[in-house]
Amino acid sequence: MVRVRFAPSPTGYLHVGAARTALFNWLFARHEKGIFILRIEDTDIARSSEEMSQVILEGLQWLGLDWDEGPIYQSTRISLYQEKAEWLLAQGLAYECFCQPEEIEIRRREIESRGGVWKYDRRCFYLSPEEKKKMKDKGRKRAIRFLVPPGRTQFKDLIHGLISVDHRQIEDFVLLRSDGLPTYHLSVVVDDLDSGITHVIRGDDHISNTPKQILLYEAFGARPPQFAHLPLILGPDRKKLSKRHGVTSLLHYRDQGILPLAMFNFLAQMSWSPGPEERIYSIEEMIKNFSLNRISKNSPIFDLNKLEWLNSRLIKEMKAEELLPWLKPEMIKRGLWHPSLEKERLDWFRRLLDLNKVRSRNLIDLIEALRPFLTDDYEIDPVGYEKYLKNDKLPQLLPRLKEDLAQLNNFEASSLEKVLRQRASAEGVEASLFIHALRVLTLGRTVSPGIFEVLELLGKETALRRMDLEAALKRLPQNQVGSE
RNA sequence: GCCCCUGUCGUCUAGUCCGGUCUAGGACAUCGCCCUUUCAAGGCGGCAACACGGGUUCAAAUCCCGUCGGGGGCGCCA
Repeated sequence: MVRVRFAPSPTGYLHVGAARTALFNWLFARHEKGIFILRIEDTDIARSSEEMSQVILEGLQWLGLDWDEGPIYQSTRISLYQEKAEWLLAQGLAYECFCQPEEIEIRRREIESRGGVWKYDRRCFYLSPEEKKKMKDKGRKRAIRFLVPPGRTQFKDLIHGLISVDHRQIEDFVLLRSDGLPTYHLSVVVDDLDSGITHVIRGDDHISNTPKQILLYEAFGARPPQFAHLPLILGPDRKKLSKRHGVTSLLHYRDQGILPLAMFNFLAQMSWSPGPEERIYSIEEMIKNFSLNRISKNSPIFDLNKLEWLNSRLIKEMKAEELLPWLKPEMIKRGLWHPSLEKERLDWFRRLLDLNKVRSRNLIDLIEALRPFLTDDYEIDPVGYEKYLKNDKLPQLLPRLKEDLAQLNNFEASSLEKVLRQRASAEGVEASLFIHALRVLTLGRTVSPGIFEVLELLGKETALRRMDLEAALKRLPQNQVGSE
């Protein structure tokens, strides 16, 4: 039975790179019908917080990654790690170290200034019992270091193949800090062993940690799990994706109107391709097609544009009914929601959505495109005003068109178009003069679905009322009015 | 500096394991055209890559060696 885990440390928000690691673990578990475990690595108490843990859970839930066991909090298991460290000490596989970090730092600098390569010098390993006692009597706190044996560690990475490291490259790393708290290497091995983890799937940045951890498994007399190291997501400058490249928080993208399925596809399609077509794949398809050995070794570059394209494509494919639950909370927040939209006005709303969704890259854009249809509280784009409403003929011709439209009994797109074009040709002007002016007047924007559909959806009363150049002036953004 | 990983269009990738079907396919982006009342969408088309150098072979993007480039790690962080 496959057992995998996602083990974030709650020292910040959920990073998109971490989310991708979680996602691949989850896909693998679901594909193999195994168990996905969530573990919170909060042994660095100073930097961890319960609040951050919650944010991580929220992010996973948003993406649709559910866990079968946990969350296991490492902070509740400290005594177990201490026991294990003591056991290694008793077995002679680890030793006490009384060096202070500052002392080590001085020695390190000295060696490096002479062009050498620093590695912990194993000084405390050679301490006699008397010397150790003296240290303790002086009140020196001890850490426990692992005694790295000579040799070479090899392992077969499921993505990279054979990886081999000489132990001379590995220093006697600390297992238990002088304050009694475990380090990452200890707690991760103890917990993975305890949880029966069969596959460790994590970022490439852990490759160099793996031999240390394998050594620990061996010290405990256990067989190490299989390892799969995922290529790291890079920024546009090809450096590990971080804050300086822009926003890396997963939930930020939710707030920007990205749908979780689009994000899921985007993350999954970095270093992996679910199938031959470029499209949104369903979760089920991805679970079915998932395979670790089809993951690429290359580090992908985070491409926001691709994410938005996937999102726009998903929005376009979704039915109005499917979109509605995602739109509603944000619309409520913006005061654009009304219960009738999912009841008596549902058909109308559906048409409105169908016309607008095709030109939206995210939910927020879509909602803002809906605004002038839902409220009179909208502004007129000053650029559109300058470009389309300042025509000299408009003050004279617009009332005539308005009069024509007022005569219409069926305020429908086809009739509206006919009437407008007739008036334009009667006045000897291009129909586009009216079209552009009406778009800016009725919606405040220069971009929209076809104007005749827009007018129909707006309804006769609203559409005619907005055909007013004087009133339009008042809709310009405040700071623009004064500068005229 | 040392160690490890990695190298196909600007980007994500297919192909690499099991050499020939690859004059290297798709998609995003970009450019042009069509459609058109705007913007999208859609349709059509263009630009654009096997890092380089040696081998092996009848044949190499695919196998081997080297060079160069990129990344990551070298904490009493995780």
